[in-house]
Amino acid sequence: MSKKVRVRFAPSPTGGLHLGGVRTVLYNYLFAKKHGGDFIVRIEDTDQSRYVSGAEEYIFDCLRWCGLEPDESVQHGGAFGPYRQSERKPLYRKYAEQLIAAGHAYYAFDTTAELEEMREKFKSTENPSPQYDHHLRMKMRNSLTLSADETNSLLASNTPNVIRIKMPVGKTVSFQDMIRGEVSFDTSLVDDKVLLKADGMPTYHLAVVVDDYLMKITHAFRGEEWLPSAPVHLLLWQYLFGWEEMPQWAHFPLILGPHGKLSKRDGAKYGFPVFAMNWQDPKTGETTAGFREKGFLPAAFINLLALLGWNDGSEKEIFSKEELIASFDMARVHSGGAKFDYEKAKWFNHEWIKLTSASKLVPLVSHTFEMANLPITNVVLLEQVIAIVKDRCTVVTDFIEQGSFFFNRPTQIDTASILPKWNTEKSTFFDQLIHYYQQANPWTTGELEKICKDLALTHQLKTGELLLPLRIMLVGGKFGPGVFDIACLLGKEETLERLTQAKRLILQGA
RNA sequence: GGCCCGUUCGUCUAAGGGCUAGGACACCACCCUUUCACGGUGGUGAUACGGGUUCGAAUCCCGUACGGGCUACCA
Repeated sequence: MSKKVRVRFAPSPTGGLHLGGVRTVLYNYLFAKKHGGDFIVRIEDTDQSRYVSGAEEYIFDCLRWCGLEPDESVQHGGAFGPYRQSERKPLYRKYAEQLIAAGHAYYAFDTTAELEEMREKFKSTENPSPQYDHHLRMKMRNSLTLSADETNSLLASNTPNVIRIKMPVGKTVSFQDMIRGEVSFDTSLVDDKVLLKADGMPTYHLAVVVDDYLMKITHAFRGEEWLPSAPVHLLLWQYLFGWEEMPQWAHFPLILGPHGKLSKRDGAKYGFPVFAMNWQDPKTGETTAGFREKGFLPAAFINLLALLGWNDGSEKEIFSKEELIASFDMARVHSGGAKFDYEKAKWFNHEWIKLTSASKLVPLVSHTFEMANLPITNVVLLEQVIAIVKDRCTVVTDFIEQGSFFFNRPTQIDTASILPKWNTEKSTFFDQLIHYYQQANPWTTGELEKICKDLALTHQLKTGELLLPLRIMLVGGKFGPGVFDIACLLGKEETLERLTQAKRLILQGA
């Protein structure tokens, strides 16, 4: 029996959670649930200079909205805590020192200024960004170039220092990526990454390996941007815990914007959301739009993300979360980056709105109306309205344009579209229509249609020419579902009231 | 610059040696509907290029080009 599957999503709480992040969560979640495993969220907050208040809370709110609840996390508890790296700080040093003892790492005392100086000094056209690597480490101030006494006295006097990994020269490290197959690197070309910072906090490189080990992570999934630092992690695993303990890796393709890696900048520029939910930067006060507020359904959001880089091999595109869990397969995740297409994203949402029953949509739509300062008291009517307009709503906010006239009389009547073809015949027709509608019984779509069409016949008028004015009188403009459906839902009193008022308005204009 | 990853319609993708290169979004046309949608039918549109391997290549190999990522005491 193999080990229980344990995967983790490890965000740093520095701002909004974007598409790529959510998709990483999703693939982790799907993989875990598919294999009966656990999904862990670990907060990687080792860089206190980038701390953003509220970001951590926000991330969990996003996951909750998406329906991707962790099994273990800061908020959910678990046996492998703490789940915030800043709270695990005392854990890391011993591993770094263990590496030094084994000759795989060393102390470095170079100041920021000295590092900058080095980069300036060795910068050239052929090498625009010099690395702290085996070529240069012997020219720097570290425990490799200093005598043991010098090193010890520097340490004893609390001279600021970091611990760097000593990358071996001329070795090839490789691993099997679940998506890409074998990937290999020449260790000579990788720099001596900092493992433990001067403030005693680990960098990502050390922390990810130590915590994945301590938290018994079996599969480590992350974005492709991490691939270049994989050799560091591989070596760390080998030195600290052994290859056998190492999780299986998969690096997801990037989600691209029109130019490169999708950024919130792209969203602002091209008018589509990039974050899961609205995010307001506490420092600048700037708000970045989220899918939730744009009117996306969580089910649609997850669905469209899942299909951005994965498919089940069939032509099926609409998947519920349960279906995704059942059919997800890491090996079928694409290796190439995917450009985000907002039009297709909207299509997914439209499909999900059509698929979701009116009753299930009531709370969401009701809340949307509330947000727009159009509170709804008649939920029975709301459900009926949703039922007849949802096919023409792409995002939830569309319900406002498509449905608000049921609850509030239109303030504007597009008489301009009626007047050019208005005449006395039509005028008397509508007078009589109002009269017959007064006596209509039952007040049903079918009955209303029959009355109208019969009357048109006796007046020798074409129904087509009457339906548009009728619609405009009821809704204010040229939109909405079937006119008789509208009249039916509006009810007799309201319908007659609108007709009478609109009629008066038309006569004034005529 | 170096390293790594990638490359099928505009976009997301299917086809893991045999083909009329399939589907979806978007777009266009028609039908339905005498609002707009929904729905239906059809259409435009792709294997980056050059070499191999093979009876046969989108599929395997090499090179080139292009795209992307990384190159911090950030993740």
